[in-house]
Amino acid sequence: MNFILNTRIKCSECPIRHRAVCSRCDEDELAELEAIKNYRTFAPGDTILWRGDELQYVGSVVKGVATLGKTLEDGRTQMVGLLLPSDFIGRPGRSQVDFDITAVNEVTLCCFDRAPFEKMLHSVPHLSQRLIEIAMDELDAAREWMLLLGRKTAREKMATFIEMLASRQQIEGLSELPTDLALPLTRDEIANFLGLTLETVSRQLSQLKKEGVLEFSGRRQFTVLDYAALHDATGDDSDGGPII
Amino acid sequence: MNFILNTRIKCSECPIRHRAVCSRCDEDELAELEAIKNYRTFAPGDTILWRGDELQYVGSVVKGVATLGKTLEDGRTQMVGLLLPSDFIGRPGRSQVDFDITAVNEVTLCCFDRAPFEKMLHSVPHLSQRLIEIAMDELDAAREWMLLLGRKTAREKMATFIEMLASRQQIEGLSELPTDLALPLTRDEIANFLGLTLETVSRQLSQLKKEGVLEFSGRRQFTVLDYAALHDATGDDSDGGPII
DNA sequence: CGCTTCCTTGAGTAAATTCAAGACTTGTGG
DNA sequence: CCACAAGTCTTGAATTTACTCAAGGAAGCG
Repeated sequence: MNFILNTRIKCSECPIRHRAVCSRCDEDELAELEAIKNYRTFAPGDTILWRGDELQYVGSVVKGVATLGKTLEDGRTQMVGLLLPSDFIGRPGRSQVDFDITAVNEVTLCCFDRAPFEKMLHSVPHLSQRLIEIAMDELDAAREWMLLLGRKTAREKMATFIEMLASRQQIEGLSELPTDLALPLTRDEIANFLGLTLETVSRQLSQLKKEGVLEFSGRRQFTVLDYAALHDATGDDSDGGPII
Repeated sequence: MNFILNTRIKCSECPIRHRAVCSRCDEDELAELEAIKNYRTFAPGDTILWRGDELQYVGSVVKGVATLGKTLEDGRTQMVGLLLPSDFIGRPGRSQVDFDITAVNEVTLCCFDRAPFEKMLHSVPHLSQRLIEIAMDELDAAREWMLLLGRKTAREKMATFIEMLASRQQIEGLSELPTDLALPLTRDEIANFLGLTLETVSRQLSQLKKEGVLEFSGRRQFTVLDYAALHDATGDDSDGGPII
């Protein structure tokens, strides 16, 4: 169940102001966007969009985590994207999406009606330039993920995932990686992300714990004791940048 | 060894005129592009760009096939993209690529110097609009490929690959799928594409041959005898669209 | 407290990989 | 024209990895 909120955060005070599709827009352009925007919220587990649904709006994740998932005929599923705050939903020039979008947490979207947004995309270069960047970033992330899915072992997949989590939860502008981390997903969802089964994910986490690389303070809360060992386990080059 | 050609096909007579990044441009805009373009050719096996290379130009594939490849520390590789005529190389706003680009065939590129192209991207909406579409199409293809790499069996991967080949070699505008097909890649390259080993690729092809789904007239030339059986082997929905 | 959901661990199995040997193709030089 | 070499491909046997099936434990919530 989702509903449209009446509260309208002013764009200038929006938490994703500097990273979302609108980040390059000036005052006038923001005002124009403000006129066509709506907030929508979704409860944990809700499907935000089903594959093939008519796309009424496009928008940005303001709060929460959502996943993009694909399904085979017999029910096997693969997560093909993770949407975090400032990530963009929707595809100008196409009215459907080819995957299911599901809320993991409580998710808040900042939505723009599709037709007026596409019109603005044609007239406002600041918008289209930023959208190109966003799409290219996602493409880089998807390709990095293809390497993981196609060639990495279960251990390497798990280590890469944790390293990615760490760099995502890193405080903006800080060079230090965080030591205390939260797993935003269940074992089953992680498995879905990594192209593994939940049992394999559990075994790999236990192994990293046994080796003293990680320490768990709860099932979804842990500490990275040895970042060097973690990186060694990823299979990436020593200079390899963070993923997604 | 690559070299710059002096021959300049006029944009209006270019074979990829209607699909490349310039496809929306009008006469004036084409003239502007024409002024900053160059053709480059590469021999089979040549590396067009190494990971981390400074990107002097962006451009489109005019002729031939190239691959995007990523490598792990110990040498395992995964192909993360296939570039066919009209596909775009390069990333506005970034001066490096994060993968190796290799020519499979003899490849001809239509290259634009990076700085003036990026300037045009800001001033010519027809260019940025088309680039958004291209990036989004590639993103869809990458996500379809993630499903394949993460969840499909060797047999399903092989069948999906052949089905993709067929739809790619389909004559424009014709509804019939071609029966005679050419494999543009070696077994090793296919394995690299599908996240398998070359032996597994060979075994799967032999199996499909034994079942009467395919018939080989040479090692790289074959006929699809049974498209329905081929599709059943892909694991996709019956209505599932073609990939890439 | 009892239910459900999530997670862990073990044992057996299946799939694809690795290792190995040999066959077919293609091109080159004698 | 044939011999040979290099590259490519096929097939078999043994091995490894992750999966499936199964049972039980821990955490969260009414």
